[in-house]
Amino acid sequence: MEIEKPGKQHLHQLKQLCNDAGIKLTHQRLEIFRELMSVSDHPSAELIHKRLHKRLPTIAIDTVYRTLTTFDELGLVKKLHIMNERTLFDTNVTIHHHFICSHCKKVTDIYWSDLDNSKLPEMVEGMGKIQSRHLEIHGVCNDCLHKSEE
Amino acid sequence: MEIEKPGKQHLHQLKQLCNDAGIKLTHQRLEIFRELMSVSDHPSAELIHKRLHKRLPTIAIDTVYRTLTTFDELGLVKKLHIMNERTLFDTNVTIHHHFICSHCKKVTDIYWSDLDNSKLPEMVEGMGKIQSRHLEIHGVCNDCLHKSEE
DNA sequence: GTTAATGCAAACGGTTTGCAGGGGT
DNA sequence: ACCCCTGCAAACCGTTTGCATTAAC
Repeated sequence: MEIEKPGKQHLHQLKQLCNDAGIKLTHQRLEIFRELMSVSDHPSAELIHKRLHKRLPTIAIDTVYRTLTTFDELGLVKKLHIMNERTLFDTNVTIHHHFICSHCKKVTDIYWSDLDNSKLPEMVEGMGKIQSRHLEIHGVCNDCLHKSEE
Repeated sequence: MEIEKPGKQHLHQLKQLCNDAGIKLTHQRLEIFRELMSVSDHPSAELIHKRLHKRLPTIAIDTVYRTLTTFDELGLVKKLHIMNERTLFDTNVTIHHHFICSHCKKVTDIYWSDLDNSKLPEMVEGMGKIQSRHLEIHGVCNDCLHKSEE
């Protein structure tokens, strides 16, 4: 079953966003945006760079980092800092959680509105002003389970 | 209200643990263990090193890293990889979650057994073999809220 | 005495930064 | 034409590793 990914942005929206934010719509930003919107996983900056390099042989890794940080600030992507791994970028900016395979490190989106809406324990409510909650489920994904059976 | 930290280990238990694991009980390991057990927060390797340096001026940062990794493998501490921050070590190895202040980065333990025991959505159960779940609550802690009021 | 652990220094990998030159507005 | 953005290179920072020395068993 394919999960419909909410919040997909389209190319013409980028121009609007850049205009509103007062930043330039450069060739690189456009291509990084296109690349982001075409992937369904949680790519690293390095992976984005590697893929783009085929089309844009001169693009530099630091431009990718800078652009992804810009996009993060614009709310186009969300930086993910999972476990010991490198920073990943999530193009899904709606509320959701993550299943992380401890074997192949694949990250899968999880929707659990009951958790999002459930009342936090008193103790937590009293700790301060809550902004967000994020659940990480760790386990071994089906792919890896089947591979280890072979 | 002070939360009683479960799983506090005592010095004589370390000797036992090292024996069982077949590793040597060195001066450095003992001191790092003592330091860990004396703190109530989530220290980084660098902080542990800085504090120990007063007592043991020759201790090296890489020894601290190596020892903490060893302790992690022994189950004495748990490595925490939160947000963009450096690796932290949690001396509380019982099931719990974390509140992270987005301002001062302080990490506070949370107990929420309802979450630990609640049934995961079907979708998640079908993703693979679940090993653990960890909730991060992000927000601004009371200390920082009060400071910003001043 | 044997072996593993330490300290030192250098490498590592992902990410960030200073700068001069190039491209978007 | 102006200034932002890019590419290049080098710095950065937390962490890891190779190696000779030291200390636990």
